[in-house]
Amino acid sequence: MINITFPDGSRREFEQGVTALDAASSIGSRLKKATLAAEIDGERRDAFAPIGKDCTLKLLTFEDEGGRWAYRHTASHMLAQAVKRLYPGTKLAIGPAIENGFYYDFDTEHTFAPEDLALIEKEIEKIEKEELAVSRFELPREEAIAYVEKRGEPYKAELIRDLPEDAVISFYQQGEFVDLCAGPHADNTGKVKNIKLMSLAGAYWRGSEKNKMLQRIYGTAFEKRAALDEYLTRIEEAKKRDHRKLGRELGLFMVADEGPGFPFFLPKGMVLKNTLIECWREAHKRYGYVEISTPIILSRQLWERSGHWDHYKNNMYTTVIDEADYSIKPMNCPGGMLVYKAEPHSYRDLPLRMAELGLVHRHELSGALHGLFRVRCFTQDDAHIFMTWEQMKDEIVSTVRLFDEMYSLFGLKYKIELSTMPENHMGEKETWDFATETLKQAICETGKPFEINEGDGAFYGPKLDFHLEDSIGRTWQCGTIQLDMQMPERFELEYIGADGERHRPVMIHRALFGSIERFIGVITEHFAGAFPTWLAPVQVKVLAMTDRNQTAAENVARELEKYNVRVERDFRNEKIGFKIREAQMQKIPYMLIVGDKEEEGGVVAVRSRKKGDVGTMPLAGFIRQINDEILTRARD
RNA sequence: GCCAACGUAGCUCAGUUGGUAGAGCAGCGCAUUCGUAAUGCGCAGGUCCAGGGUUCGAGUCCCUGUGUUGGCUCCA
Repeated sequence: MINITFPDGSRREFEQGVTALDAASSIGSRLKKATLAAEIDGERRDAFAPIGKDCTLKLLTFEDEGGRWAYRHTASHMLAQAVKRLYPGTKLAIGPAIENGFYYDFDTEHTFAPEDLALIEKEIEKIEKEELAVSRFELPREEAIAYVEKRGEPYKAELIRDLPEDAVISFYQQGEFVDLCAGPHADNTGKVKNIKLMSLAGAYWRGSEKNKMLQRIYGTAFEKRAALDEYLTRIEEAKKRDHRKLGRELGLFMVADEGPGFPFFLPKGMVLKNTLIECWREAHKRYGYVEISTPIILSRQLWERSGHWDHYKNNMYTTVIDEADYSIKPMNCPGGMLVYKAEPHSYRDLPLRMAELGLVHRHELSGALHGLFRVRCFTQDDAHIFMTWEQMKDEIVSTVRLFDEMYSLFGLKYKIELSTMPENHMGEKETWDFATETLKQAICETGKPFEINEGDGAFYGPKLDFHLEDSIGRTWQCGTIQLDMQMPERFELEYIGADGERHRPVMIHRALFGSIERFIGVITEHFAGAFPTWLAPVQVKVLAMTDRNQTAAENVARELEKYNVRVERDFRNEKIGFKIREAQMQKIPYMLIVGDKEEEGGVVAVRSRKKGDVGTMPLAGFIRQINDEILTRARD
């Protein structure tokens, strides 16, 4: 017999090997509604897990993450069960719970159409009403393989064959449906409600493009109806702030069929871009950078020397000039190397921080293109820092500080990821280890949390990636700090040390926004198009009440322009409500309304896009106020 | 690149079982001169993504290409 302690402190004796589920449900109604992963001595386990010794036991409820995981995983099994019923002969691949729901991959002759989803949802509802008990059983390896093969599931057989020798091979069954699965699960399909199928997609078996493309159905499920509705509303809200939609509505940028993946910046988008760059230049000046610009087209020999011709050729656009091969640059570094090499350097020059807003072109797969988030032509806010090994750590620390300062300016949250040596790397493992260790130390010094992404570094060195979070919670890799141990070697960079000898510098390759274009996409969604005043393409719209007030309104506009405020005029013969509506939809921070009353009183009526009508004030007062807001780069 | 869906006026979208196109908004004109999110009337606007095919006849059906969207893969 063993003793199990429950969350309320109560204790009971059970036979050895009792399942967590049985143990918990035996103590009555308090836990009856609970589902279904279990926490045994603080460790998350399957609710069907047999318990062999004294322990504390808590069943994770729907509200707990573990329960939600089990809940959605069971929903994914119900989806598979429904599909098997409706389309017999369908082969099952995998169907996990994921962050916002679950999916299941199928291999079937039938091509799913959007209409099918409603049909499948109905069948899932039936399965829920049938209240099928979920049970678990285990089979030895060979039997398990024979079992799934008999059931016509070759993908499952492949999965079992790849499991480690000593793995426990478990199956979960609900009604006629059986699936290879480690669990945990809800104990009854009747408990899993509010399942909604979201979308169809293709997905390669085991994520490799060499394998067959399967059909994936995405869905989500929530314990409470209200939570599902809230989630669906959130998706709708996110759609409203899609930067592609806002980009068109606000006249920021466009992408034409004539140039897939090559964005056009419109006048207002250009103001935004230039303002951003101005801010960037100012910060880099403070952090001791110089700025350069290198050519867009450079010879094949250069790309061979840098290693890009070997490692990156598939993504490079090439051209021929006077019968010689050239490439349009996909990265700025080789050009930067040439600048460094153009003159000799002393240790006194280091660290040398050389920034470049470089326009790069990369041939991205057509299916990967996405507004400004993924394009084929973008401006990298690049910089190369040449330094000694001793200076490396401090340089990284200061770079992380610069990044933090800039991201905070926009109120953006970010995550840092450390990527280590990949398979196709260049250079010695010892150098890699040293560089990776230095990166780790530097980031620890800044006190920022980070995650490690094994084997995801660039071929020339380990890197720190900064992932910014957008409005829907998607993360986008923007900033990056990459140690480059290869370029200085390949280009034979040197500096003369205090000892009078030649030494090889080490290099950091870094980008803060990553891509100006992507960053603009991210902040467009982040602010839902309502940019802070300092960034807004139009900061003030001057509205004349009637034709009589045009001259006075024009004077107001000119006065604002004297102070470099970005002004737009609306002197049209329209009702004031209509003009306000348009300015409001354009998300212009301030509207100044000039009518007879304002003219008489020598004031302007101020309307803020956020607070609405804020009353009248003298123009000079408004200018002082907005100037302060712009200079401090305030967020509203 | 792969899987799927889609492509009709500047934008958002209708367009029945094939019988050569419509609405709202935007634009332009006229009237109106108005007080904090839509004044009224009128006019104009389309190689129905492109190219083939089926048909007496194609926006509608088929094929190919292209672009977009959602994913996969890849990535700033």
